[in-house]
Amino acid sequence: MEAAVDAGAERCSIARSLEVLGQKWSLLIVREATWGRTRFAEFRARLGVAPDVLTDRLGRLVDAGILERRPYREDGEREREEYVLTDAGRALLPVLAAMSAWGDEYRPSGFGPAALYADRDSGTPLRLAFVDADGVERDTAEVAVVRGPGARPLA
Amino acid sequence: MEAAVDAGAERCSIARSLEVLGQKWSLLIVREATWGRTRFAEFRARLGVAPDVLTDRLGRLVDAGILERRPYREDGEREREEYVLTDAGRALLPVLAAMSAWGDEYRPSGFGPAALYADRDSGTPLRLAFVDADGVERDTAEVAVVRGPGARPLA
DNA sequence: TCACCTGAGTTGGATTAACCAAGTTAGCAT
DNA sequence: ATGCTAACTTGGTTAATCCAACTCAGGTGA
Repeated sequence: MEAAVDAGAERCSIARSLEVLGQKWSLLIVREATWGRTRFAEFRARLGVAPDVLTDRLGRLVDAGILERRPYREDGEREREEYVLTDAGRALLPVLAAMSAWGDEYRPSGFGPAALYADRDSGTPLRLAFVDADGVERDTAEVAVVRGPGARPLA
Repeated sequence: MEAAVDAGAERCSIARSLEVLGQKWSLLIVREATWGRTRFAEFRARLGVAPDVLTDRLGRLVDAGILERRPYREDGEREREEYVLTDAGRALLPVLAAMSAWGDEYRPSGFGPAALYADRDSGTPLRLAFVDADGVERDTAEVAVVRGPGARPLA
């Protein structure tokens, strides 16, 4: 799986996102990172991912600017590095929220949502929605996909 | 890549979504479907995906209720089947929009966005955002991830 | 000084998935 | 009956993932 796809990545921003996020484990690592996990062993234990694959994915996420290495030291231990989300990584929250909402709706578990999104300060529950330029919500069913400036000229 | 992951799929809705969307090509096939492509040969030509893999992915997307098979007939041809988005498939639009927005922001091409989202009737441009219960937009930077009812009890 | 501990990785070999070119199939047309 | 088309299969190669075992760096305690 070279990166994740060629598929018009030059022009398609979804394909470009998938180049870095589309490989197995990548998005789950980001999900774990949003839960505050930072260390190799934590990712490994939580996800059950093979260590060589984890090494590769963490490296790619760092290269893509989604995670960054930060030195840490537990007392009595030598200095090691952990992985923390960058701004670009935190900007993936809508991707995770969208996946989460879809999974809850169309592939429900018996448990209810494991993660919810809320205002950092007030705790008010938040959800993802399409909004217009004024920030007013629109129903997803009313949304159409249209060609943007970067679309390939019609043949 | 068995499905896409075990990684707590039972409780994590992101993992459950990735079971069906996390394999190579799956999300790109859905993207093509939102652009109105429906046929095996179209997906194949657009994406450059191997035919055996495409067969597998289309089958899984149908099984997951994201696409459905619909018979069609070109005149002078025999009846064949094409693949169209279901409601569950159209409900993936936020996932695509989120990926798209992130890719445009953090992995820009020289071309600008290939796809935009707009009100179906008025053509007003729309974007994805977090909103509160009243449909009022909140800045993504203010959003926190919190444990929901389906979260695993703390150890 | 030196054996020992910890956590982040490597390494080698087996399994599974993706790739590719070539072939198959069903039904309509000539 | 022969050819055509578009949706697939098949067989063999290449690449990615998995897994268990091992390395490595540096700090500890004896």
